[in-house]
Amino acid sequence: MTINDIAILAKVSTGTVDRVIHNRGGVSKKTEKIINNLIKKNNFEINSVASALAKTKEYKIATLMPIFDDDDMFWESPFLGVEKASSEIKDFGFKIINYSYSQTNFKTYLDSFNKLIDDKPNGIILVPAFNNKTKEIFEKLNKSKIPYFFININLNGFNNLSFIGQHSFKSGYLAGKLLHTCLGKNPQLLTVRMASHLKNETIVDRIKGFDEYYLRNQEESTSLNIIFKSIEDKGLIRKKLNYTLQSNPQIKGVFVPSGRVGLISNSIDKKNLTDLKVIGYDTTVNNINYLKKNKITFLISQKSFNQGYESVIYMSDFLLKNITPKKYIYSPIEIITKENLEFVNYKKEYKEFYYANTK
Amino acid sequence: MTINDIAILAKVSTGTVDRVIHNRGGVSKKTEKIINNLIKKNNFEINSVASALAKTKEYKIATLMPIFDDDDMFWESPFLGVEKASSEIKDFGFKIINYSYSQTNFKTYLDSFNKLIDDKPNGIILVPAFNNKTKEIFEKLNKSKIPYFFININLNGFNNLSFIGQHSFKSGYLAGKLLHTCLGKNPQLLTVRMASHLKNETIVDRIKGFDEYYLRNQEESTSLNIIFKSIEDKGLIRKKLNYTLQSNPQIKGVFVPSGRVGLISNSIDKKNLTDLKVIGYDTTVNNINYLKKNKITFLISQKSFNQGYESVIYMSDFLLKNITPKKYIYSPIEIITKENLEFVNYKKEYKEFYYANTK
DNA sequence: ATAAAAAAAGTGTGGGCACACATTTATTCT
DNA sequence: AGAATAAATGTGTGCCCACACTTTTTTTAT
Repeated sequence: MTINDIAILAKVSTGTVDRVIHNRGGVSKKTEKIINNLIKKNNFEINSVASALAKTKEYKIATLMPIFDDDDMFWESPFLGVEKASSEIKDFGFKIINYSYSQTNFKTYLDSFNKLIDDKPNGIILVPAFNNKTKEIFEKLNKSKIPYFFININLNGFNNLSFIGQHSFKSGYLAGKLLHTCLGKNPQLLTVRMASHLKNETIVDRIKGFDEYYLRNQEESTSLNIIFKSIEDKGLIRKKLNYTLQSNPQIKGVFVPSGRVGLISNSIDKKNLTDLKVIGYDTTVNNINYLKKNKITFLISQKSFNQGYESVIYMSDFLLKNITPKKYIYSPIEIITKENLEFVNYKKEYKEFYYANTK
Repeated sequence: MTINDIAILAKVSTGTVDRVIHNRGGVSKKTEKIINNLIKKNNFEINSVASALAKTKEYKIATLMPIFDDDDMFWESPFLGVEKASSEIKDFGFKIINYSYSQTNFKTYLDSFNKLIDDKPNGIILVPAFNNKTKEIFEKLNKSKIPYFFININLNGFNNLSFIGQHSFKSGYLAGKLLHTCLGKNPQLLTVRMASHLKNETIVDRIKGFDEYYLRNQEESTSLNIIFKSIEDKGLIRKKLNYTLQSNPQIKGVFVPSGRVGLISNSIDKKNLTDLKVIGYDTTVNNINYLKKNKITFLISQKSFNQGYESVIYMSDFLLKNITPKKYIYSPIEIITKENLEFVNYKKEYKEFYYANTK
């Protein structure tokens, strides 16, 4: 079944069928009905391949994400997801342009954003930052009516088409459940944070979820909190952690609501670590290392590769097929242990990606 | 960069470039080198869309999987994965033909297999069964040199191109770890099986993995085994289970190495279930139900939807782009709890699938 | 009733590649 | 050297659809 087949059946030209299919107008109601009926009856579907080839319009999708470097490779993963999607839809008339910024340097954010806008992309995918200042910047976007997604980090009060990322509250809730399941009744817990996390919405939500679990399910639980001002002074971290654990030997569970869990678990001396269940976030190289060494019990992962990949695919579907995505597209909350680590694709995806492109 | 661009640069016709790209032969070494260099230098890649459109050849991929019905919907999931992949690659010249069989009726297996062969497919994807009798049937396949994948269930000693499924041993090992983590030292365990599982390789491997974990990591552990002859007599199951648990109150962990975990956990009386950690397999409707009711602690899932989906994609890549997949493609070993259940896509995938097709 | 305007329908090219067929160039044989 | 053969290269059509442009038909105005 091709457009031509339908045209013949309807006794019209392919141009008319094309008009009906794409709602271009200029077709009498009578023939439109005839054609639509024939399409249904023969369950004709447009040949997406031929359609893509014939399309003249080019779509630009711009991404803006934090840079990654040796110190923090986290953002490589969504970037690789974007790249994979990019190579898949390239031949369908999409061009993906990537920009980056430093999460600690507002100027880089602003500059990249402005450059991005100059490109006049048809859609934007971004990891937002600098909540307070972001709003005014985004006025431009709202005026230009360019559709945009937030990925990984969500901000409220924006006109973003979708948020693609983890449900932070529920991932914290799960962390609470896991520790509870492992520690039994009346657990004594320690939560470790960085000062910079105090206004980080993602991390605040994780903690809320974690606390909520114990509020709802546990008659009694004792919880200590440590907040480190900076990650620089590793000696101080080690000292304080071990002192706390030694003076509170009843503590059996440690919750680190961020990707810094590797640093924390590695700062705990062996004798204090015995019998301790440690749970944290993200399958970074560092964390995986300590997971393998039994210094971390559970890692919670959010498939950030997929966040990058899916955001591009959803955007292309929106632009090309007019499929509006859900406002919230939640990533899996994966539980990673030493034993299932090798199967969770944290590496595989990279390989597949490179493979697909070198071939 | 198009084929034509390369042809102009190389001062040859597009036909010659085409020959080089597809190794059709009949090109002098000199010009071949020139063209290959130009391809590299300009990193030319074939336009997959135009290529697909121009291809005249049709590829047939046949699948053979167990049927699903109200009693056991497990096999719907990989089937839906196949369907999704099918709709995605349809326009690239692929036709997917699905056959099914009953796992308890050899004749249906044989009949479907023969019908399948008559179709002369270019590739086959199948869930094998009836190990002992399968070998001779497969002589046909080996002679015909049609490439085939095993999915979900693996048999050794065959010429299958790949196996796509879970590493059963390691999933059992993980189950051991999870119970150990929850129960602490010297756990008392109960393993519940069905007689029909005694020669089921998947389940045997899970148990091996489970036992191996305790052999390797645990100084002491006590383990009881129950094997039910049939799942028919629910009363007997209930009676025996509760009797065992009551007379062995030190048992704190129950391992069910199959998808029947819902049946088992539901057969345990409330008073015996308290403080019991129950772990089993597969996110079937039934199991999810009991997971939500806290009757199951952990479910281990194998993303069977993806097994179906990926098998078709891998096969199409093999046929079309000559990309040989790895011999073993392991599915994730996912840990599902009540808390992350809603994010693991066990439902979402269905919706997405239907959505994509009704649109 | 006729011209002008609007609506409806028809036509043709191009998009990049695959592949069969045609043509040119190089090699071998006598 | 010339014919026969083999090797190398060139040519053109079709795949199906999008979209701009053209033509025909219908409607409206005078």
